Amino acid sequence: MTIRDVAQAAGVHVSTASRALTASHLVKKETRERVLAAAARLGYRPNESARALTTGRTRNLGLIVSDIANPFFPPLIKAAQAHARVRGYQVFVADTDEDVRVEEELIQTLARQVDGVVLVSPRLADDVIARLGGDLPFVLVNRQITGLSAVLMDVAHGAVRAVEHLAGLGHTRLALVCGPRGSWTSAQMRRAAGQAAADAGVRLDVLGPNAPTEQGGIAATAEVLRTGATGVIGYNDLVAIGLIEGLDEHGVRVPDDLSVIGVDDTVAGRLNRPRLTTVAMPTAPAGRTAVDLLLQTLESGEPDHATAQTTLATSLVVRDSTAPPDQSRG
Amino acid sequence: MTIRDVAQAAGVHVSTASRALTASHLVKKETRERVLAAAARLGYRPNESARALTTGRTRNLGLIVSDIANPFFPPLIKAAQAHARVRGYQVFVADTDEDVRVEEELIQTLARQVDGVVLVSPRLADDVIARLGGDLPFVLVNRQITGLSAVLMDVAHGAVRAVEHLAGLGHTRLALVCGPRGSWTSAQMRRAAGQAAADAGVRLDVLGPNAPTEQGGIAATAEVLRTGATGVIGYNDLVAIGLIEGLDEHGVRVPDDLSVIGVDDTVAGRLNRPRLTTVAMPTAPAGRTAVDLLLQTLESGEPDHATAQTTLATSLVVRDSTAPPDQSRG
DNA sequence: GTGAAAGCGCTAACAT
DNA sequence: ATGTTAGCGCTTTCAC
Repeated sequence: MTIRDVAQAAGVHVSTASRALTASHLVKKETRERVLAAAARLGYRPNESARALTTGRTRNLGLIVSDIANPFFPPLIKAAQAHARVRGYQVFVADTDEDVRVEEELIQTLARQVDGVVLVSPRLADDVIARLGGDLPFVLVNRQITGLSAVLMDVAHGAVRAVEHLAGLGHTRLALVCGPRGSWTSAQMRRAAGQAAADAGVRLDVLGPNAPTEQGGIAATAEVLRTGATGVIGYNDLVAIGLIEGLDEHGVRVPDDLSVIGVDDTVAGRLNRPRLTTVAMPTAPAGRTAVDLLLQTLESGEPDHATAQTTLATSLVVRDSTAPPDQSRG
Repeated sequence: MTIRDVAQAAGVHVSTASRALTASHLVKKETRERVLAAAARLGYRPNESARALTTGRTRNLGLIVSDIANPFFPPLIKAAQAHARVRGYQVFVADTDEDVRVEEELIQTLARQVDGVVLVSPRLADDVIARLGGDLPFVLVNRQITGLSAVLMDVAHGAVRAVEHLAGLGHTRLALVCGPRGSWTSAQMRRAAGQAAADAGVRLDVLGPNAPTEQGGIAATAEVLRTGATGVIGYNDLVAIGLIEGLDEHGVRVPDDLSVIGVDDTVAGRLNRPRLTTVAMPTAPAGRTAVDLLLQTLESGEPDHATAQTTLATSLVVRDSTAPPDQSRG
């Protein structure tokens, strides 16, 4: 079932059929309709490989994430993939498992099969990305590299709101449990939270780096307790949940003895007991926006100099893991 | 950077370069090494579109799931994708959003760009799948259709273990909250749990169908209470968690007043409080096995008659949502 | 507005 | 064991 069959059925030449199919208005309306009808009747589907070979465009996108199983990603993947599909693109989803070597190899392989890639990976070194970005349109998520487009989430503002929330409840000694070294999100939080704490006149101890997982949170518990903080902000929901678990083992109750805030607003946080107060990250919108930016770059035809940055708002979702400090303890 | 350049650099003809690259032993060892060296030096990556056009094989796989954001899927996706990549395949991940129309259209589109698809979708009608399966190698997960390969999880055994666990604890009136109509998993559970209940001499009320979500669980709560059951098995972790939530609103405590068991063993269940007793589904192994089955079918060259079924074991993970029945209530 | 023909990069007969 | 050639299905000049 090739374009040949369609052309024959419609009584036109292949090239005419091709034109009719590729939305060219270079073909008389009546002819186009005849071709389209024939294609529909025969159930014709273009061979994307052949199309890619001539045009040099695959209509495929790559989406590279560090860990599909981290609940931060599924909504982003889901949204990106749905958005791309509506626009006629399929997406390869690849998981680097936080392994930088895998990642670089992966990008190289993918490079020939996609028109662009959305990269949500905190670990790969800037210069590697920059080099790779020379060959292929990239859109970064939650990461900034000069010359590359990016979708950013305003986690700085989220961190400020988190500090303000805790300070407003009466906490005067806070702790921030940072994420992995080199994480843009972590750096943003650190800076913004530090400033907000200074503004509010409360103390903030910055702890880390830590693994962005429940284990990371558990591991950080002892250190948090050592600071004497009564309010703590975790790098993400998983870390916050780990913290709550770790605290529980030390007999410290949340939120009665200590308040905990996460970041991301994942299912995990919603299901946790106590339900987690968290900075909601717009993961689904970020997925859509990243795809938009990428397609915009691709379709503008000027891949090299069409750098765009979009920042998406975050918001604080107050649930049950935060409360005023226990007066009896201070 | 084409195979031409590589051939030229190695001082051989294109076809020789091609042979050397495609692992043919049809080329003298020394020549092959020269070609490989040249390819490596030039950073050559084959154009997969061109390759696909000539061979008719894309080295792409499709993975169609009903909802990426359902915590059941990410581990399966992650495993499938990693496994495929090691074997030289990329995977398109597509989410049907539980929409049958989307799904069929999607498969049609994907059909031309992949060598086979792994389908994890409870909803699409058997005959549609069977028709589609005629054109393209399919591997089903948790679903059986004559003539198609499948990876099954032994949820029947899991259901038996769940019933036995509750009966062993002393419960005599159980309820099973089923999943969506037409779900293979749900049917398996229903049959096996019914048998196990009869064997154990306990009563089992079967409820449903229900949405496979937290909401579905919440919605089923009243009906569960009406049965007078003291032990209930949910279709999956999400439903079980919804049940616990719904029960909490009715002032019924888990596990003190009522025991709840889920199915899947997702993060959600692990993070829930009380931590959920659940039937662990081997999602990651299933992803790998599905890919293996698919590649096996592809590489055996006999796509039509190479039907294989693999059943993976499940196990009961006992945590905090189950306990002996409250003696004061019966 | 439509037909003719070239060619994208690669593999697979077919030669030798 | 290697070179030669045709052609996969499609788009895109180039003619007319």
